[in-house]
Amino acid sequence: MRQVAERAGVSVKTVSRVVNGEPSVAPATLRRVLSAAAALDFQPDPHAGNLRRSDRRTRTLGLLISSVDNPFAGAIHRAVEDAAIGRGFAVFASSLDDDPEREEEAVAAFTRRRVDGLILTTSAQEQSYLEPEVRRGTPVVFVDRRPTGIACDAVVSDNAEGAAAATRHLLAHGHRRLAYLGDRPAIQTAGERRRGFLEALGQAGVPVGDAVIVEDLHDETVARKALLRLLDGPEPPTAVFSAQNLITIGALRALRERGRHRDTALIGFDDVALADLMDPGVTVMAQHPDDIGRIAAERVFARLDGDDSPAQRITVDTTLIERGSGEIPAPSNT
Amino acid sequence: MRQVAERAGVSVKTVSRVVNGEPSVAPATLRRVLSAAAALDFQPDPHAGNLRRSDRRTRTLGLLISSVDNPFAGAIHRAVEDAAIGRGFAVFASSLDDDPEREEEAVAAFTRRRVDGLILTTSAQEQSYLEPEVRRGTPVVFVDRRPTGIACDAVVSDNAEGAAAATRHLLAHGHRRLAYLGDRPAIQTAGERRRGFLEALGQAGVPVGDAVIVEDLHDETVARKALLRLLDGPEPPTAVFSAQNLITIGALRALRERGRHRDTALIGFDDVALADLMDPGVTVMAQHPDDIGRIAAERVFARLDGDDSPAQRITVDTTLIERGSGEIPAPSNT
DNA sequence: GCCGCATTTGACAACGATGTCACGATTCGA
DNA sequence: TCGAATCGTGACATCGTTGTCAAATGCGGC
Repeated sequence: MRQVAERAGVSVKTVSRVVNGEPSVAPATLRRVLSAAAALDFQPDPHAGNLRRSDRRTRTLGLLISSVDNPFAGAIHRAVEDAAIGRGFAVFASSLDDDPEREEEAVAAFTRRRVDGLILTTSAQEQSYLEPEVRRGTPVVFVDRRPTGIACDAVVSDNAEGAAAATRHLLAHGHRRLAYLGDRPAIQTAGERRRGFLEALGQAGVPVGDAVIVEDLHDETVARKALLRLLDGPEPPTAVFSAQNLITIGALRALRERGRHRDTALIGFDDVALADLMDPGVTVMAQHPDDIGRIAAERVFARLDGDDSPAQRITVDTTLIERGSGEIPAPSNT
Repeated sequence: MRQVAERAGVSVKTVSRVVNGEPSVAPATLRRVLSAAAALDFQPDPHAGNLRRSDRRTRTLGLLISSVDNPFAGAIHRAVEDAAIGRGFAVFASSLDDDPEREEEAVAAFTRRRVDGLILTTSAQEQSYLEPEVRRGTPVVFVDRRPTGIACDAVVSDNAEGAAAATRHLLAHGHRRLAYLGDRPAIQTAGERRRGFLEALGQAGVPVGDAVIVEDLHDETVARKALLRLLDGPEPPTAVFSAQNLITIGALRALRERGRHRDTALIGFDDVALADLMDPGVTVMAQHPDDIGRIAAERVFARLDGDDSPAQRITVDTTLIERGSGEIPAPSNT
């Protein structure tokens, strides 16, 4: 900046004025400064500016998700990015792999860089470690999972109701021997989905004993094996509710291996790529990660704009997408 | 920092020493400073430090890809992130949607933020706009597409050879009436894949006239319609080479709609999610985005560590994954 | 011709940190 | 016992920018 000032024969302050588009600069000076800046391809350092400036904003958001290499998280990321760009914000993303330790590290890495806001899918049991940062005034918005031990905005799917609706759908097609394949129950969303499943059974008057509940399935392989075991058992389920993405894929593999994919109903929670090209198409209870991301970004910006209302919890509905596998009727000979 | 210094009864410089782990600090002082820092939950501002520090590094990388919501780009992103974390770097990501204007804006947004390195999938015709940044010493590494008009490292798939190998695979299964479904030929990778396709035909002595080439297919719907037209035509192809992800999906849809998915061979360039669960499984020439991302990150860090050898072009091989659709033989009655 | 006012400009301190250097207090060897 | 080397510490300038305030300039009105 000093070089620009010298080249244009003005003071650094005047250059600063030009760069920031302040009004009281004579047209002739303006031109001189601009051409000098162009000649040196000068780019102002926003960090140095922020140091002195009053608002002290970095125009940067931190996004913490399961993994950037994951369709659900990717959709959230994209929605956040779209909202951020319009405001001149850049987005830092970090993958957590559902590892609470990694979560704290990643948050620290971002707060050190002075992000203006944080959007995160937490996997920690509780998030009081964020307390200092929140007190400092950084807006924090949780996506997909609600916070514990700290009052922050959260944008989540309606997991319980979505799971219940999926279950009712299976019941409506005559199924009684349902299998629920779920993730680790400690994961908040997993717990809620199981609750929805059980509530739907209860409301329909189906004894819980008729259903099989298998949990702790955190990847595709484990899910596949679990369902294979059920299919090979004495009373295989006539319908399967897979409560998560990877579990759905594992279930698909298992059904196919046993050639049961045309007579066993399946509904997955969360949409799966190319589900419509399978045979039969895979019925899912789809979430709306793009809406979740968009709304989360809106909350962050609202907070940055001074909204200091109490922490909100925003629920995004899920949508049943019928593609065939969920509409397979129960065998009539039961 | 001044507050910490006062609380501990030392000078700011001593606090700085503690924070940076410099050796010459008395244990007693160290403790006092640490406890004062903890009490105020002090976090040093890295930007202020960089202002004064000699190396002037922000420990930040900029990644510019087609979209964060895209499996190929997501895998690259993840690989870059994994490499970055180990070095204490954070990653800014930005989606370009193959829009050259957006590309320049996004690059500017990152260079203003003083990223230490850039990794990008360019969609501009040429990248001389990066010249000033490169001169400033920022390492730039291209992924997936080679640069034009500027000398920078590039990590790309072997598009021509991959396409040729895929084509040879189809020819080896007896096909002669091949269809090539490609993206806009202006896109570098698309051009190379077409070249590979044609070369393979030539080497096999198959007259080019036997093949149908349809291009400008930049999304799923257009690709689907294009293939439907071919299938409904007088001499439908017996094998299809779809030169890109979305085109493969469009092709799958078209084949399925006409019930030709069991007798028309298909090989896609670039892997597709759940391709193995289709019926038949989708044979693809898979790229290795994780390798591409990892190598690109390694190049950036090597440059940052002082490697000033000439710009390299690194080619990552593609891998044929046979899943069924590519092994469908040509009808024998031909 | 003088005064007041608006316009344009620059000097200076400050933001939060670190590099340099110098100072006083120890420790050590001769 | 003394000088030299070592250790721990702080004063100060500095990084690149902006906020504050005052100075210089030009203009119109009396």
